[in-house]
Amino acid sequence: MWRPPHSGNPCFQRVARGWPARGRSLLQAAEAGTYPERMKFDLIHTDSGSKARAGVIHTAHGDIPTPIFMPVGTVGSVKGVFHRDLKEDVKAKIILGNTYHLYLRPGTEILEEAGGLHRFSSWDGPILTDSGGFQVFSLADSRKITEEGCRFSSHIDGSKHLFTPESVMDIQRSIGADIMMAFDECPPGDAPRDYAAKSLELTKRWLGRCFERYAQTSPKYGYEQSLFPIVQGCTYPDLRIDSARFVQQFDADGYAIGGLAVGEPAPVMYEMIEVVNEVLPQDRPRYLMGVGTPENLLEAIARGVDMFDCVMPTRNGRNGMLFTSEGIINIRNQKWRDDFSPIDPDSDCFVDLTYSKAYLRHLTIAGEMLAAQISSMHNLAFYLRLMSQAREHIQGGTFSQWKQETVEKVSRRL
RNA sequence: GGGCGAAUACCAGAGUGGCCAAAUGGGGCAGACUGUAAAUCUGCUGUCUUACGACUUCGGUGGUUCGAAUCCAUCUUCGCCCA
Repeated sequence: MWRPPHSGNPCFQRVARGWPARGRSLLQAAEAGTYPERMKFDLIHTDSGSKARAGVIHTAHGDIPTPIFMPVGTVGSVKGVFHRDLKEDVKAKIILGNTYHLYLRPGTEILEEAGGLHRFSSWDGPILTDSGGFQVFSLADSRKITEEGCRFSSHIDGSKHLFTPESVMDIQRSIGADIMMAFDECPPGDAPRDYAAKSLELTKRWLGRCFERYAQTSPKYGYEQSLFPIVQGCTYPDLRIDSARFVQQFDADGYAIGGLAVGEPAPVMYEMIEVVNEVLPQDRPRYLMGVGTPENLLEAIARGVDMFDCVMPTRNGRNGMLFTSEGIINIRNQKWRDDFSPIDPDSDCFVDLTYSKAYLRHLTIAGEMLAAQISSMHNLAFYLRLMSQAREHIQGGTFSQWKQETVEKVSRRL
């Protein structure tokens, strides 16, 4: 007898059980005695030879070992990778969504009707949503920033919209992210000092409004949501320190460092991380937004960063760039044509155990979508493995030595 | 046997006296990508290692012309039509 193949999707259960379309309010949860607990960070070990840390973030949707890499799933999908594979092979613990993109499509109405992004997408692990601050930066052609917020035109249909700190909080409530990000302005890497300072002041005022709205509103789906502020200040150490001091006044569950890897040299980025992490609380996770290469990740971990996200493993993977334990591969290059060895011999990920470089090259050259899937999955698995190895070495007291060797190995071009 | 048409770079295919080393597409080769408007974008693709430049090319040969991928003659090959 035929059975519905999607019985695992909580959305379908909702229909069967007659879930309220808007989900449960926090008040209802409190009445039911299931008032959600606040996200918690356990710092397990700090490396003696560096600032590297190993810990665990406890969320309503599961525990996240740190350091961690978070695959980017902008519109509710990590491009080309099934959730099943993300969990079982990539071993992803938390994924990203994007407020700007999800707001434009499918829109908060649908997300609320579905019972939040977890149910809608059938991902039952933790989710972090970026606030759209980066889009304000990257879609700069079609927006205008004011004190109130940011007016912008949709990249999809040109329609006009307004994002404010308040509306961005509301949208992230509707999405139901475990971790919501403050609405910030992300200035370009080469921003002059006066612009950077002005922008930072605006971001600070916006942060106050974010927390105000955060306090005034409740989660919609019965579990607590955290709000992370974002440190800005471009490449000016004093602005970064000022920003870090400002954000740490808020009793947040974690703190993010934004506005880096936007064109400045890597050593400058590392210096900013060092400066900021001097100020940020030790007992909360630190999230370096949008970074980066495997080398960037290890250097940032050494400077006390716990969380990362980046499109690099997926986007560059789709475009034929593979990160492996032996170095960086452009799989389109002719030299892989008859190389029938595994993509990465050190990996136990399904795609690495199954496909050869030569076959993946063939698929990539042929424009087959399977190539993008294999490459994305491989790269993500590599990133997550790199993080769990870093964690082991932090706990084992061998991090610095291992980091040095590994950076050298994984950064070279094959 | 006769008639007509066509031959251009790896492939397809523009160009029909100088602005042509030769459009465009494909293929090939290489590069870029860091809180995703990206299964995308860029460059190169006759030879001389690079370039100002030089050299050799548009089926073969010979010619016309200051100058030919382009005009003429002839040969070769292919396609179509008539016997």
